[in-house]
Amino acid sequence: MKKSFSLAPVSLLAVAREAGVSRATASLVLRESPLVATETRERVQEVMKRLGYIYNRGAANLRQNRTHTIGLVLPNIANPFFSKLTAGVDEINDTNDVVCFIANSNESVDRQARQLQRLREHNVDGVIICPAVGSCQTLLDDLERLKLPFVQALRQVSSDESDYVAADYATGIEKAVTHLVRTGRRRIMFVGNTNVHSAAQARYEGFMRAVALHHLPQTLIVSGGAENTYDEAVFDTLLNSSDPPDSAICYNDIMALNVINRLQAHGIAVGKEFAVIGMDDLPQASASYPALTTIGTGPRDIGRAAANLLQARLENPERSREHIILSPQLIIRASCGENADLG
Amino acid sequence: MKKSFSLAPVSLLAVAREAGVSRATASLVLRESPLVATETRERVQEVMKRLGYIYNRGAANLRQNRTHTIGLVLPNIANPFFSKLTAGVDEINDTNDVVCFIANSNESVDRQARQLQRLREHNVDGVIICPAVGSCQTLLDDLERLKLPFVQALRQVSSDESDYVAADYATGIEKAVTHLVRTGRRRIMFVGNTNVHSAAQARYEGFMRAVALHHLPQTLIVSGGAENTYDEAVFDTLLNSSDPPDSAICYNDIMALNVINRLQAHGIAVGKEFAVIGMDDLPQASASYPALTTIGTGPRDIGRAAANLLQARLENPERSREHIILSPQLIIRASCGENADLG
DNA sequence: GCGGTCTTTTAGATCGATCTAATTGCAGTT
DNA sequence: AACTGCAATTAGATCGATCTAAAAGACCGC
Repeated sequence: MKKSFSLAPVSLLAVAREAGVSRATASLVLRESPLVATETRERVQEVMKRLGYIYNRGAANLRQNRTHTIGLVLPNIANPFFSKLTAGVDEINDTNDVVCFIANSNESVDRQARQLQRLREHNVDGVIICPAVGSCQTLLDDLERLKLPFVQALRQVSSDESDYVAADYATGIEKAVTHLVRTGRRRIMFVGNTNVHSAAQARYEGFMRAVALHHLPQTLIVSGGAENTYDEAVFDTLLNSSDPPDSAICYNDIMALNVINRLQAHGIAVGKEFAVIGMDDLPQASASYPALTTIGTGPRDIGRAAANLLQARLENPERSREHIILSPQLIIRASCGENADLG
Repeated sequence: MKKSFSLAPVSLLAVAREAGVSRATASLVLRESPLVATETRERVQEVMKRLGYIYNRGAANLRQNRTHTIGLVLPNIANPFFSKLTAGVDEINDTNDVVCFIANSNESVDRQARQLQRLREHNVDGVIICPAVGSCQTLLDDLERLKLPFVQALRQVSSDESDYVAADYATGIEKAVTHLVRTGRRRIMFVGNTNVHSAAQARYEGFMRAVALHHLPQTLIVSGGAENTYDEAVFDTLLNSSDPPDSAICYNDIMALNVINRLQAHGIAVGKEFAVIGMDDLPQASASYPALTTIGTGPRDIGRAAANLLQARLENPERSREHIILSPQLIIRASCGENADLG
């Protein structure tokens, strides 16, 4: 006993016919044009509701040149840091009536290129991208060729003239070193990557800046590898030397937690004999023991800023390029001896 | 004397003209139809490459009824658990040449409804949804009205006949209780939500099943609230009673870490006097001190399974509904006295 | 009744692909 | 020369909206 449901979805034409107006008028009603007489508008709206009309953006997109769609290309969407960024982007999108394609480059430039191509085919208005490790000028060329407006987030390929949002890693690291110095540390290590991408470079630069500022030893560097590993042989050698380090600044929280484990295996009391500071303020930083001092880089805010910046760019393609650099925040917890502050 | 650069992006028509064939033939080349002569195909492909042709799926979608697009609606995309699920979905999508809109319902049914409407307007082929707390039959009605094929993940609205992928929470909890009993625990608490949604219910049911199986006390329940809180007054009362609990199974890892903090504040040695088990195996579970025993629910696998199931449904709308229930895994760490196994 | 102004409505082209139903060309038969 | 069969190609309609340019209708003053 089925009711006479039309199998085909209701189009604007169907609405127009039912309401006794033309497609054009119905379209004007959709877009709330003041041209339409009140009486007509209400009649059409009533019909839309009654027939269960659903706006087909795909059709509209064909005619216009905006799809209200953006792409978000990240190196690792399973990483909580990036998912906070995603949440920030989504927040802004929701208020702008924009939806977001998510794509995982998995730190592979090939996959990244494929994802961009795919997004382009789906006619996204623009993309927010955190370039995969190994991205180079080719990425920018691709974006240019695809005529894709974009904002880089967190990392950037070359220091060229493009929109860019990130935390001020260098200053964050510098603040952290200064905090350690104030609490009496002098032999401070840097553990982690120094040049895989712009964000790594910035951290290293911040460290070296602080080293110069406070006249600290310059050789306490333990280089990092893929997947948050570091050179454990060098690490151990430094620890066993006659004048061992008394603290470490790590590339990120994951690495810092690994470092803490290794220190504990060496029988070193973290937070007293030895101070450790991470970066990112992941949830596991506060859950660890001892709780990890870290440099919070505000991924959610970065996401929000990137989404806003992309919208601004889309609204005015001629506006001048903008770099938004957010200040990170030092979050002091037990791993650097929170009570040892010497003023 | 302008060169014939078209500012407008290259369309299939432009390609066809340049190659001296019709739109139809060019279209056949695109879709690698065997109807086209080899010589023609190669010529057209060469022109596509030369002009930098980009396929416009939007236009194709208008004619066909698949967009190669799905929606993923989650209650909290910033949560690492859900972002692992997202990564699993993305993995499958990448191999299927499908892209994914991500939407955050933020545990709000209204926002969830708005997101679904928006996804529908963008003509997604289907959605994977983890219903927001408070979702009811209305959600299913909406999906029906929008004619959106869907797969529910992790939680389900009513135990109706729809595609569904989740972990077997009940069995997971039961396994955990059994492990505690084997290591000599008898007074086991359950801390957390018992009925906000199907996943909470399943956990509670698993607990009660184990309680019955091992003839354990039935009254050691501490109910949970929003945002991973729990009834601390009841918790303290139980701890201070004459016959206090000796272990706790918690709704999830976050709650378990909160519980551990509170136990430590009570001066209780977690992992010795008192065992704690969480659920989800978040990164912070292994980073905590003591490291948290937990029930791993494999979010990435759930994401993969959901994406595969949705594709199967789209390929054959008539196939019978399927429930995929994955087995969780007990990951034993220090918080439940890993060395105390009595066999 | 006629031109002018203003409001409201609409016909028809358009976006860029796909799909159907031919049509063309060519080889082989009769 | 006419016919059949097959491979390759194509004209034109179509999806569902938007946009332009023009038309229709109402109202006014003279």
